[in-house]
Amino acid sequence: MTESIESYALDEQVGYLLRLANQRHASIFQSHTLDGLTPTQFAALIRIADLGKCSQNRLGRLAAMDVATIKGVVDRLRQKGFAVVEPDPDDKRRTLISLSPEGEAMVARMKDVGQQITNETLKPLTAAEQRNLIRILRKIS
Amino acid sequence: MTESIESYALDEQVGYLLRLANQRHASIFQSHTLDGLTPTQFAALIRIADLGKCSQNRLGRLAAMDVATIKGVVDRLRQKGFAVVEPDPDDKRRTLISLSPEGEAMVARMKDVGQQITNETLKPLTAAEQRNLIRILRKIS
DNA sequence: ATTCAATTGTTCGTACTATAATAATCAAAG
DNA sequence: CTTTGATTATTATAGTACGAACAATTGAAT
Repeated sequence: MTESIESYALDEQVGYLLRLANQRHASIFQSHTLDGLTPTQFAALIRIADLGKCSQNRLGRLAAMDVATIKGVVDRLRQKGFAVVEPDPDDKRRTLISLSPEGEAMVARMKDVGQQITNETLKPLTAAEQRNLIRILRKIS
Repeated sequence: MTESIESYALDEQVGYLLRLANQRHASIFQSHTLDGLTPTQFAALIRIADLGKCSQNRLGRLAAMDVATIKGVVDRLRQKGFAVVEPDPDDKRRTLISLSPEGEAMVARMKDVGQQITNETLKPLTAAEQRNLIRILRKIS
């Protein structure tokens, strides 16, 4: 009863643990991916595939990325030849983003790899724990 | 049975959900902290308080930060007046890091705030889910 | 038709993250 | 005592992330 006031267990704080879990996942991701595609770029790519042609800001919102962040991500996807950019004829403010054929091929390949990455990340857990983690993370996201 | 091949639910992948959870936590952290202290800086500060005077690389290892990352973090903590840096007389390669009096005061204040941040981050969860999340995150970290 | 508010995309500044390369130092083994 | 191998810290490069400020454009209200 004398140590409770001063004690603060960093290793049991959600924030710290989320950072560690992210680190581990990023490292697993990197060991599986080709063309140096990052988790963020992959998420954006999947979203474009699901949404079809859409504006940059809308893509950012639906991929949970800041306007400044999505700009950089789209730039790199374009640079790597996975995304195509064109002005919206109906709204001069907008830039329309879509997948190139190489982007489509990459998405097809990455869906399998993505599943492997998820499996490897969750491997230390039982099946019940895996379901639980996903469910709980969705509640605090 | 026709859609299983092409479907890939980004919103159910651990990696994506971990990124979102991190975003939410960082935003909560930022709304509680003073002096612009970041979650990473806070973690480093707590570790220094627990370890006492120690080398920069050792601090980085125990706070789960890359050598390049911990350097930047220590630089900023020093700049803000929370950390003190001195050469190790016994090993000319090493730089010893310790807390300044202001750093000690900040740690004392932040332990309370840290608990509030954790509580708010976990608020959408039941008590059982909170315990579960921490336990599961520790298994995959 | 003009003003006003909102949206879109860009840029800047700051911070975190990791890898790779480098230089200085240390410890241990020959 | 010198070579070898490991450790420590620094730097460069690249990517993610966000807030803030900005200009251009749009749509709606007056």
